Parts: sequence; C-alpha cells; structure tokens
Amino acid sequence: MPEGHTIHRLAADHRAMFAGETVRATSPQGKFSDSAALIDGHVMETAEAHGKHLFLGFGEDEWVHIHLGLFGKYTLGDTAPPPTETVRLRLATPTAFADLRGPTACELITGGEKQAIHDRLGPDPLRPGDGPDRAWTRVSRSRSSVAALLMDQKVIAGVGNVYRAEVLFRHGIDPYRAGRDLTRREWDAIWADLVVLMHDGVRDNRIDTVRPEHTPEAMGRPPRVDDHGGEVYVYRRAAMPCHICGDEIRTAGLAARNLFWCPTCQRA
DNA sequence: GTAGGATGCTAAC
DNA sequence: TTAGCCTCCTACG
Repeated sequence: MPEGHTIHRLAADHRAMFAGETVRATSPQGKFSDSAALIDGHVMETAEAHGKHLFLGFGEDEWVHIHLGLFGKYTLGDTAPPPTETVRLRLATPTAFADLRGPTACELITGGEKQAIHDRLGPDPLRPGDGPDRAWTRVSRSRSSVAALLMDQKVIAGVGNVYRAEVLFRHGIDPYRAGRDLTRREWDAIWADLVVLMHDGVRDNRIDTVRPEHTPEAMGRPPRVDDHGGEVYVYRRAAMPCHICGDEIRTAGLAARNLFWCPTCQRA
C-alpha cells in the first residue's frame, strides 16, 4: 500500500472529509492519547503530502505528522465502528472517520519541525512545482546504483519498491547501473513517467504500470494472481516469464529490499 | 495455531 | 550491515 501515491490519496481524502470541520481525536491504543487530547475539538484546516509523509494541519503550529512505514494502514469511512485496541489515532466527525493503525510515526509537531522534514526530502513527482533538476544533480554525481537512488527519499520522494522496479523496467534500464552513468534524457524520461504513473496511482488507489498493449487482454495471457493490487511487469514476479521477452524475471536483495528485473529487457 | 513476509525507515554498530 | 519498530495476512501444519 504505502508508496507516495497512497499518501497523496490519503491527503486528498482527509481534505474532502475533514477540511474546515471540527474533529474529534482519540487514541484507542493509547500511544497518542496526550497529543490527541491537544487537537480534539479543533478544526482541521488542511492536509498535505510530501513523499511518504502525511501532514494534517490544525493551525500554523499544530500539525499531525504521520508516516505509515511498512505496516501502517488507514481505514476511512462514514460511520465509525467500535474502536479496536490497535487504532493509534481516530479522527471523526458526525459523518466521517479515519482510523490509523501501525504507523512508524504519528506525532504532533510545529510548523518549524514540519519544514525540517520537507528540507530533508527530495522533490516529489506528485508535488506541483517539483521537477527532475534537483534530483538529477544528485543522481548524475552518484556512484550508487539507480535502483538504490530511486529508493533514497533525499534524492526523490515518494518512490517505493514497486514504482522503482516498474519504472526501471519500462525504460529498459539495468537496476545496477550507476546514477552517474545515466543520461539526462534517461533521467528526465524516468521522472516524467513517474509523474504519470503516480498520478494514476492516486486516482486508482493502486499501482498499475503495464502499457495498454501489454495487458492480459491484449496479449492473451492470464491476469496476474499476485494480490498486491495492480498490474505490473516485474514486481514480485521472480522466476516467472517476462511479459515482453519471455525470459525469467530475476530477483535479488538490495539494501534490505527485494529488487526485481528482467535481465534481457533491462540492459546496462 | 504459528511462522514468515510485506509497497519503509532509523538508530546503532 | 543489522535489529527493531508494528500490524495484517497468507501459507503451512
């Protein structure tokens, strides 16, 4: 679930449900009780996302900063069920609720602390006004692999393990190629593609990366069986045949995450 | 019933 | 590089 598209979608959903509304805040699990009490009964003014960070604004100096990490999950709806003991934060109005479970971060921060988080994050393909230039400065000087750089939130914010694997496949780039061996044209194409793919992800609330001509219907192959949500080329398809060339999709650990790629379609 | 893994990140070594 | 955080779900007995 939680790559950048999920967080931007959550920000939009929070704005639609709560912006301008007086919100009740509780922490059934208890770990956020003191902070929840401080915002309980306050008006949520806005919600925004930068990369995988969600910010709920209750005033200039009163922000709830949330990071879902690997396990964090939101349940949104209109009528709140009885809270269970794993709900870290419940926000509710008479007509809407949001339950947060298992986040890496859920904390009340000031405007200054929020700015510090923005400052350590790279440009985000989903943030209006962000572009590929600042990221290119880092990428073009780095000996690290492009696969590692795409996962580095200081370089580019919001890309996770699925978008990383898929965008590199879509551009035929070997994941182990060094950043400084990419061309400016290649990087700009990767960025532009991420803008499109991630906006699709926000709209659909899932990750689909397969081009129309390669869908199961178009190619007469069975639909994917993996349950991560969307239609993809390589992510979690280890040892399965590549949709394009039929070669076996490979997998390897890289920085404690699983990398997937096609050794034939993705050349150094 | 239990083990293991998952779309993430950080602090500590 | 590794352990740890924290929850849910699947695969396997």
